[in-house]
Amino acid sequence: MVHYQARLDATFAALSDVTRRGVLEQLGGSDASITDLAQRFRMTLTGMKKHVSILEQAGLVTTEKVGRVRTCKLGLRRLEEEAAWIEQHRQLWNARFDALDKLVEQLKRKEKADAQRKSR
Amino acid sequence: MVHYQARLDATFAALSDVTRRGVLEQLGGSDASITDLAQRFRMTLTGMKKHVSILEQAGLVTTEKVGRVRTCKLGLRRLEEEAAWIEQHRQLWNARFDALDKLVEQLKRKEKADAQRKSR
DNA sequence: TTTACAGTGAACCAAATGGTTCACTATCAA
DNA sequence: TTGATAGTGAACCATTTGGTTCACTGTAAA
Repeated sequence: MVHYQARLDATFAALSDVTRRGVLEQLGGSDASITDLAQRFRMTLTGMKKHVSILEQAGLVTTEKVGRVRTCKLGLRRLEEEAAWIEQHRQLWNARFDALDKLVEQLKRKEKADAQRKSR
Repeated sequence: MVHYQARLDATFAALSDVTRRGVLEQLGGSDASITDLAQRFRMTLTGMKKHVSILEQAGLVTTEKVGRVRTCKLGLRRLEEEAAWIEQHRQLWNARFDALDKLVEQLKRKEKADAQRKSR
C-alpha cells in the first residue's frame, strides 16, 4: 500500500480548502457545470476548473463533457479511508484520555485519603 | 461560526502531510520530545518544530517545555468536527448513489419488460 | 455564416509550504 | 566553569498553491 499515504495526502489536501468543500456540498445537492460553480463561488472559469481538477484527482468528483459543457458530479470515492483514519485516531485519543482520567481519579482518591489522615 | 471553516481548513491541512500524520501516530503511542520526533522522521530539529507548531495550531497536539526539553502530547481536539463533516458527506454520497441504484433497477425492469413484450 | 458561449492551456503572480543552515539562548552535567 | 545538549528564530530556498489574464478551440444559436 504505497499509494495509501499518497491518497490520504491528496484527499485531506483537497478537503483543506473552503471553496472545494463548498463545491462538494453543492454537488451533493445537484450536478453542476464549471460555469455554474464558477458563478456561485465568484471565480473565473479557469480558477474553478483547477479546483474541480483537484477534486477529480482525489476521486471525490467525476466529470463528463458533453457538447461544450462539462458536468461535475460526486465521485465514486466516499471517504471511507479518511473516515477510518480519523476514527482510528479518535480511539487512540480516547484511550489516552481515559488513562488520564483514571490517573486523575487516583490522585483524587489519594488526596481524599491524605485529608482524612490529616484530620484524625 | 466564522471560525468553523477556518478550523476545518487548518485541521485538514495539518492532516494532509504524511510526516504530521506519523507524528500523531507516534504520540498516540507515547509522548515525545522534539528531538525524539526529529530523529524518528530524519529531520532537523527546526523542521520538526515547525510540524509540531502546525499540529499545535490545529489543536491536535499540545506541548509543554520543562527544563530544556519540550514534551509533545496529543491535544484536546479529538477530530469530532472533522469526523462529523466526513460522516455528513458520506451520507450525502450514499443518498445520491442509492438514488442512482434505484434508477438502474428501474431501467433493468423496463428492459426486461421490453424484452418480454418483444418475444410475444 | 457570423456571433456568442463553455471550457482549456499557457504564462504569470504573490503567498504559503516544507525544508534547510546558522547563530543564539538556556539548561544540564562533569 | 566549561562543555555538551535541546530548542528557537531568522534568513534563505525551491516547490506548490490559489488565483488571475490572455489567446485559443470547439459548439450552439441566430
